[in-house]
Amino acid sequence: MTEQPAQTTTAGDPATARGEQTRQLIRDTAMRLFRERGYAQTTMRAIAQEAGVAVGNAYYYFGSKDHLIQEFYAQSQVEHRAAAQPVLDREEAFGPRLAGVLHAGIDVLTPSHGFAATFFKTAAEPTSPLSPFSAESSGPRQAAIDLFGEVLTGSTAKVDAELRPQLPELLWLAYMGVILYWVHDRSPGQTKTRQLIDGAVPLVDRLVALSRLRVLRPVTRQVLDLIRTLRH
Amino acid sequence: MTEQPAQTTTAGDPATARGEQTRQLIRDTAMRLFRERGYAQTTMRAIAQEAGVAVGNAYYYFGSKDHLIQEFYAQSQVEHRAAAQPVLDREEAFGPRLAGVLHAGIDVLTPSHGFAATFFKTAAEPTSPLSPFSAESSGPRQAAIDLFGEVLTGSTAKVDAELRPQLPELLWLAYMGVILYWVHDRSPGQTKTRQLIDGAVPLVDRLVALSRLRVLRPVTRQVLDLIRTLRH
DNA sequence: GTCGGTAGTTGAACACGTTCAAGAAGGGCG
DNA sequence: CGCCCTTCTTGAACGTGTTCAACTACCGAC
Repeated sequence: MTEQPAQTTTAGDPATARGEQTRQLIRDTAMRLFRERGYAQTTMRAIAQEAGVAVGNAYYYFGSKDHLIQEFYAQSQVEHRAAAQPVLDREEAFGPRLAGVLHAGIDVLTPSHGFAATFFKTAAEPTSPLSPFSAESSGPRQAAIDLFGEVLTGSTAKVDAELRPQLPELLWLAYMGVILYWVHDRSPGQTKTRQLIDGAVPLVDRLVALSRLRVLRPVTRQVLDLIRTLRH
Repeated sequence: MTEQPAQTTTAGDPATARGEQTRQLIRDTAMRLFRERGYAQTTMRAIAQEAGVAVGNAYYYFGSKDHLIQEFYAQSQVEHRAAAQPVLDREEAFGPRLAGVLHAGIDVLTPSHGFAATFFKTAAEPTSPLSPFSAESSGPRQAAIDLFGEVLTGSTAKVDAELRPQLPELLWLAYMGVILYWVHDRSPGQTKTRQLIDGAVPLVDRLVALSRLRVLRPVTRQVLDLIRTLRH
C-alpha cells in the first residue's frame, strides 16, 4: 500500500506537489548516509533526524528502507547513460563500444562499492520490487537495455538478423553478470572486474560475429529458441 | 563470534555433547516452520516456542536466524548427492549424467521453492557467511563441486586436458545459474527451469566436445586463462 | 474570510532479531 | 558428599524497521 504520491509528475510541471522538496531532501540525506556509513548502519531514525523530519515522514515518500535503494538504482542508471555518451560518440566498432559502456557502468558504481554490495542482496530477492527483473523497476531496466541497444545500432558490426532483436537484452544480462562479479570482487579497486570486461568483450564480439556463419546457424537458432522459451 | 559448539563432531561419537538433542530439535522445528510459513513469517520467538526452549537458547546453537539457512543448505546438498546416485549409476554419457544431476538438484529443492526463493537473497550478499562463495560454506560447496567432478569422471566424454580440471567448478557455477533462474521461475511447477536444463545441457555438451578441436584451441585457452585470472 | 478537503507531518507504539547478565544442570575429583 | 568448572538455559532489555491515528498546513470554492 502507501503509494508513492507524485502521480502528478506525469509531464513537465515545474513546481509540482508541495512535498517534492521534502522528498528530495530525504532522498539526498539517505544517499549521503548510505555512502558514509553503509546501508545496514544507516537507520531510518538517523536519516529522518539528519533530514530534520519525523521518521513517519520518510515512510510517506518511500514505502520502506529498501525503496530508498531503488532511488539509488534510478540515479545510477541516469549517471551511467551520461557517462556512456562520450564512448558512444567516439567509438564505432562494436567491441570498444561495449567495453566502454561496461566500464562506464562500473565507473559510476565504484564510489558506492562498499554499500552497493550489501544492498544488491535485496535486489536478488525475486519477490522484492527491487529485483532488476521486477515490474516495479521496469523503467530503469528498459533504459539500461536501450543503452545496449545504442551500443549495437551505432556500431559497424554486422549481426545475425535473428539475433539482433534479442541482443540488447542479452548484453544487459551480461552486464548484470558483470555487476554480480563486481559485487563480490575484493581485489583492490575492483581491478579484476576490469579484467573481466576486457577479457570477456572480445569473446562476446567474436561470438556475435560467428553467429552469422552458415555452419553455426543451427546452433544460433537453437540458442535463440531456448532464450525465447525462457523469457517470462 | 559465537562459534558453533559441536567441534566435537569430528568423527562418529554417538552421544556427543549434551546439547546435541536441543540443537537438532531447534533445527528441525525451524525447517518445519520455514516450510509451513515461509522464512520471513517465521519468527525466532515462534521457533523457540514451538521447540519448547527460550529464544536465547536458539542463539546458543545458531549465531543468527540466517545461520539456520545454512543448515538447510547443507541438508539439501546431502539430499542432492543421494538423489544423484541413481543417475550416476545408470548413465554413462556426459550429457545425460549432467542433466540428471541438475534435475536431481531441482527435485530436492522443489518442495521448498516458496521459502528457498526468499532466502537466496541472503546468499547473494557477498559479506554474508551464507554466500555460496564464502569461506564459511566451503564445505557444502566443495561437496557440490565434487559431485560435478563425478559427473565428469564417470562419463565416457573426452575432454580437453586443460579444461578438465576447471570443468567441475564451471559446471557448479552453471548449476548456481540454474538455481538463480529457478528462484525467479514463476511458471507452474517451475517447468521452465526444466526446459532450461534440457535446452542448455546439449549446448554445454557440444561446447565441451568442441573444446578439443584444434581450430578452437586458442579460444579455449583464452577462456581458460580469463577464468584462472578471475578466480579469487 | 471561512469552510472543507487533500497533502503533508508527527511521534508514540508494535513486532521483530539480537544480546547478555544471571542462573541451572551436569560431571569429574578430592 | 562438596567443590569447581564447563556446558547449557533463561527471559528481560535494546535497537531496529514499520505502522497509524492524530494533527497541521495549504488551497480552492463559495
